[in-house]
Amino acid sequence: MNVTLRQLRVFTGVYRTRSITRAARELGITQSAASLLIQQLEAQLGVKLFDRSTRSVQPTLAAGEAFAAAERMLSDAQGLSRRMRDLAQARAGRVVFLASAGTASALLPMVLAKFRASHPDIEIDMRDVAADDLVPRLSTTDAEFAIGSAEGEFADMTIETLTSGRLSAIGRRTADFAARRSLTWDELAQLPTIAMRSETRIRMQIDQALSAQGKRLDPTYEVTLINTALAMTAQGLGLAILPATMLPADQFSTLIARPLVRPALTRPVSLLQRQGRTLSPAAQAFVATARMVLAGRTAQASG
Amino acid sequence: MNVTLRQLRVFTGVYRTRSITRAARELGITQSAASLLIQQLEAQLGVKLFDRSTRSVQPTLAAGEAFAAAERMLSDAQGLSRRMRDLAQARAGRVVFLASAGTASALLPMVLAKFRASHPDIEIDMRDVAADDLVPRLSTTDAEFAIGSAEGEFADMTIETLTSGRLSAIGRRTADFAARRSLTWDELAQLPTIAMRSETRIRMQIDQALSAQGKRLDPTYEVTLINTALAMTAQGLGLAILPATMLPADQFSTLIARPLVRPALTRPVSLLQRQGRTLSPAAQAFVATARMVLAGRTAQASG
DNA sequence: GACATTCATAGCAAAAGCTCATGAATTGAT
DNA sequence: ATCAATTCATGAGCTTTTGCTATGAATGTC
Repeated sequence: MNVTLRQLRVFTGVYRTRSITRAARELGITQSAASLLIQQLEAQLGVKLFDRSTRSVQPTLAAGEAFAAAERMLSDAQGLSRRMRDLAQARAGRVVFLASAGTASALLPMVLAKFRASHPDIEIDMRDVAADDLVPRLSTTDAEFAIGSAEGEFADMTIETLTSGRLSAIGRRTADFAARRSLTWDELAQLPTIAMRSETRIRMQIDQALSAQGKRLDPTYEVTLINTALAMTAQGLGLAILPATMLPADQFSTLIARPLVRPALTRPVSLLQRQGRTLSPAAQAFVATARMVLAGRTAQASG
Repeated sequence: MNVTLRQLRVFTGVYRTRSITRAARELGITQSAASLLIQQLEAQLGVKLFDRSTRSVQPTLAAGEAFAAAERMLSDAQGLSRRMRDLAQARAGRVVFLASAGTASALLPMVLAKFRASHPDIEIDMRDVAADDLVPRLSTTDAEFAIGSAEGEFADMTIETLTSGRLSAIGRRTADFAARRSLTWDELAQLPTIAMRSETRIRMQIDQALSAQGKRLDPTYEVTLINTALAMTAQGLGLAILPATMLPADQFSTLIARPLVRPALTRPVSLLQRQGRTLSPAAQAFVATARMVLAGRTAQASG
């Protein structure tokens, strides 16, 4: 057999109180059990730890040394328990995840804000990544999950759609524009438009879908960052061609989105997880927040 | 129940090997036992530690954190065991003891030398103390035992005589002196003598014994340190009046001791221990060495 | 000298731990 | 595609450990 923490607990108790009886009481066991545990410990260490008579319990020199080590181990044990409990309750920890660039800039800030409010001590490591890299990176890095637009099936991956936004024209709330329920892609040809560069995923999806119908988007401006497009739109330079989800209502209160139809295109925002891997409690909490916030957002956008 | 080292041992094994089966083999238990222990640990910490399928055992993030703590505790446990074993075998440790000034300077150096040869890693803390302080200091300080001349009975003290020396005249090995078997105290009156100061214990014993017989020692020189007396004797300044045991043969090869008689006085060198207190293994080893060396010395002095 | 306190030990009951046997899932080979 | 092999989980049964109660021995107190 080997030394046990139980023995050490009794040992430190006896060392401190100089009494087996008192230590036993502290630990909620009987004196005889404590006595036995001390004897076991002595036997296992091969050292006399206490000079005991019926009247006194004097620690030996060896006990003094052992005490320090024992205390350390016990406090480590307690620290471990506490730390794990904190992790379990998502009161501590770290969430490492991937986000596609668009999601990271437009959608996740509000999730982050909400999450930080409810879980102030959790460290967040959001890594923004090109949409194409989402899946490969998730398999190889230590990120626990990924949020972004990924479609299709992937081996060893779970995909769950958190929200999806219809491809929309985003413009200033003018009487004209606000009156529209939707716009067709064809109508856009007449108007100044701001779209994402053709290297971006959003744009590729648009171009593919349109060309399948023999159509083509000919934007007035092409930009890389979603925020740039929105800022330009707010300045009245044109309509931004983006999923409705990408419009942060709180940041651009003057802008509204109107779905584009013929064809109607939707762009999902998905949660990717590695199959068979449990998320850390902190990550679970974060994902829950994301689901909540984004679900709310879908309702908003559609209403 | 609480976390046990047993669980942690299995845990670290599984963490390292990424396999319950392999870890179980390493620890010499069955796979099912290991599986159970991991489940227990998870339950107690409230955290999932491994994502297990029949094919793989992947540590979670929490496991990574727990691993560090677990390893530390286990290595502490091992360190504790090893350290205690070393202490038990007197391969490590520290001996704290008291020695009366005379013993410390004349008798113990050779004990120390011998002990150091056989137990090189044991630290020695010898505290020299006035003979009167021997007993009071032993009760109050952390010294484990004391060596010196103490006579009588003391509460809670064990006294064991290690050796005893007859009060002798110590002088240079001249033909005259060497021829003598002994000297009487009366004869000393005619000769130049070097004695300890009257505050010292040795001197007090002498004065007391002689005055009981209506005699009196009238030394030519009085000194405080035994070594001084011997050095003076070696210079031919007179005969040193000391217990024969106080003559270190190796240091003063020119000197010899001849017992004083009428009355013949002996001065014990004793080992004092606190009753009911176990000596540390290191101290036991030291005491054993002292017994051996000093017993040998008695034989030498008497032969 | 009676009393109270404290540690040790023995007997017994309860709990925990381990092994064996078996089942389910998954991988790799034929 | 089926079969064999590997791996983890689970349940039954046995062994060991643990803890409690009761009692004894020693020691200090009034």
